[in-house]
Amino acid sequence: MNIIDVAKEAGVSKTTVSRVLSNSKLVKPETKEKVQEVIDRLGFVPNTSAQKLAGNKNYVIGIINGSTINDPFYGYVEERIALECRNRGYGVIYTVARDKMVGCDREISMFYGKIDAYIILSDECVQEKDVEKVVHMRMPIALFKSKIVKNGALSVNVDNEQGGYMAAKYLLEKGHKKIGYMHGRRLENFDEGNERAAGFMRAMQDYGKDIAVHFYGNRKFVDSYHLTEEVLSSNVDAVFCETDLMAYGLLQGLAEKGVAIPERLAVLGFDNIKFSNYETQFSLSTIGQPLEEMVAYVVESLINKIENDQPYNKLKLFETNIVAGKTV
Amino acid sequence: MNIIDVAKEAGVSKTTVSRVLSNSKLVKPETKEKVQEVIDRLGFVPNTSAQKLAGNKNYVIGIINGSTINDPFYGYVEERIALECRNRGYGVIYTVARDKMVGCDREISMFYGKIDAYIILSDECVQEKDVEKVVHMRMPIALFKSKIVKNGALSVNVDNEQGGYMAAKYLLEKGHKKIGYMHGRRLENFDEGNERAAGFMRAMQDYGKDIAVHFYGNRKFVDSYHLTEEVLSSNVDAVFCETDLMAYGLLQGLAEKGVAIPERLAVLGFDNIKFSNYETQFSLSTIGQPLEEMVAYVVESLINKIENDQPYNKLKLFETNIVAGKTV
DNA sequence: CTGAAAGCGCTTACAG
DNA sequence: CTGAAAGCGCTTACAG
Repeated sequence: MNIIDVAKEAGVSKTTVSRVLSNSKLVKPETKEKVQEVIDRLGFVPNTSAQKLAGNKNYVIGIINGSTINDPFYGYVEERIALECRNRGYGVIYTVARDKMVGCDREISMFYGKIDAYIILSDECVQEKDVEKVVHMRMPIALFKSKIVKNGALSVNVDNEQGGYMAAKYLLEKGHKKIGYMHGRRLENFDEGNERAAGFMRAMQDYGKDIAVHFYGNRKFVDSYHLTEEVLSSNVDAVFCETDLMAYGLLQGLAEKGVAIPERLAVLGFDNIKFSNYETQFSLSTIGQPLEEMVAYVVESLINKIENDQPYNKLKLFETNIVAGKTV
Repeated sequence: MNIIDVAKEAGVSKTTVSRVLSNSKLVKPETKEKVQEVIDRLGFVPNTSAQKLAGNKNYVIGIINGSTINDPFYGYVEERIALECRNRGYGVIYTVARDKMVGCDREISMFYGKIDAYIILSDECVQEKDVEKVVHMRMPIALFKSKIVKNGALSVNVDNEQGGYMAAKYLLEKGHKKIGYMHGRRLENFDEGNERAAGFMRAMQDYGKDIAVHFYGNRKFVDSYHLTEEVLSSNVDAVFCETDLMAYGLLQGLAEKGVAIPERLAVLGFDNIKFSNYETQFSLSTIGQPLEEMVAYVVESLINKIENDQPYNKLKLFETNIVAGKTV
């Protein structure tokens, strides 16, 4: 069934049916009502492919997720994006990048023609050539938390270096002396972590201090959990973890050993995620990112581009903030 | 840029370009090579909307998720669907149902024309009228773990009643005497749980026993966590929880109180999910569902329908199995 | 307010 | 092996 069937049944032209579909005011109320009745009666659903091909907008934004589908951080980001889009009359479709090593070329192609703009989450799956391709296709694209910055694309990120600085400063001002640093990298690289580390070091230097001990996790809950012994025996009085997930792993280990937090050991994270019930259990002190603002900025920029061809920024950095919990 | 630009640049017709795109053998190798070179050089990406409109298949399956995006159970199911689809040359796009109360009408419409088949996960967002609509649109549709069974749709589910029976039998044969039952329903209905309960009761009757105490959680981790005291003071020696998530909440509470498991209290779950690090921490005994098989069945059935118009079943039930962990 | 016509970017019989 | 032509189901200037 197509728009012509509806037109015939309603005794109007397909132009009129199309107008009813798009809620145009160029239709007499009675006509509109009659056509709508036929649409409902026949259960007509317009073909989005045809609409997209004929018109310009589809009111759909496509999200390519580089991390796993169950990542708590990006899961929250996705929810926020969906929310912002809905508020503006846009739908959202997702896909997960299949083979991160080769970028997300396949996913970009799969989406082309189905959506009005791309959002690519994280750095895990996107390569420069992918971004160039989308720009070349003249499609709006936003990179969320990627280190790639390119003409024609909007990159939105948090100032990790500044966040790292903030973390060290906070621990120092709370009077901690022997400060440990838990890195996320080990098996794989972790650029965001490296930036956080750079800021952390800079603050330590500004205060004439040094990192007491370096620990190396792997950005997984269990890996930092298994570092509990190592941390305890090192005798540091505070640990900064490059991600909350690592902080929770460590906290879990410390809790099982009955360690007093933050008296015996303070733990500071980075991300401000909700993770299972952990966030209620521990009330982690952490470096927060204004995710809601960041997401709102991305969605607004893309829609302005889609609807008014208004250019967006090349790079927008957001500042972090201290989330004072009970672990520092 | 479109297929005509490519055709001109390569000095062939657009028919030939189209053939190269679809890897047709009706193209002389040299021609093919020449065209491919132009495609690569110009960075041409075919418009999926136009392809879908002109041809028939898009090699994309759309998934509508009724649960939250971070649900561990459906997250795993989605991953498996993506995997199976890829193995067969299909891509996958997701969307999350926005307003569960009204079904997923909007999401169905958004996907129409973009995909070759629908998969709807869980019962939370789908209503009979939604399924009827898709059937009426003559699109293949599979319902994964929904109670809805309708002509034209494939429903794949696990035999919850039989699983409940299996659960009770297992606890009884392990010698437990005072058996508690933790229901998932409280604030909202939970059909799957009710089926599990029916099977559980049937087994108890067959063995001439009765449920000692009923507990009422709410299918959330924290809710069963808060029931810990109540369970302990009731003096049951085993508890069956309608979902693993509830079982983990209870286990977390029991662990914090240092309760010996399964000696003092046995805990049996249902679902066999991976949940954060809990599954490594506790090694839960549970009733498993053959998810991999179920997913493979769904994907295969849909693709057979898409490609060969081969009809699929109306309902396919899978049997559960005991996953012997260390908590019973 | 309404409709005939052109066009969006492809694919696929059909003819060669 | 190659291409001209029709058609997929819509939308939107244009003319009335």
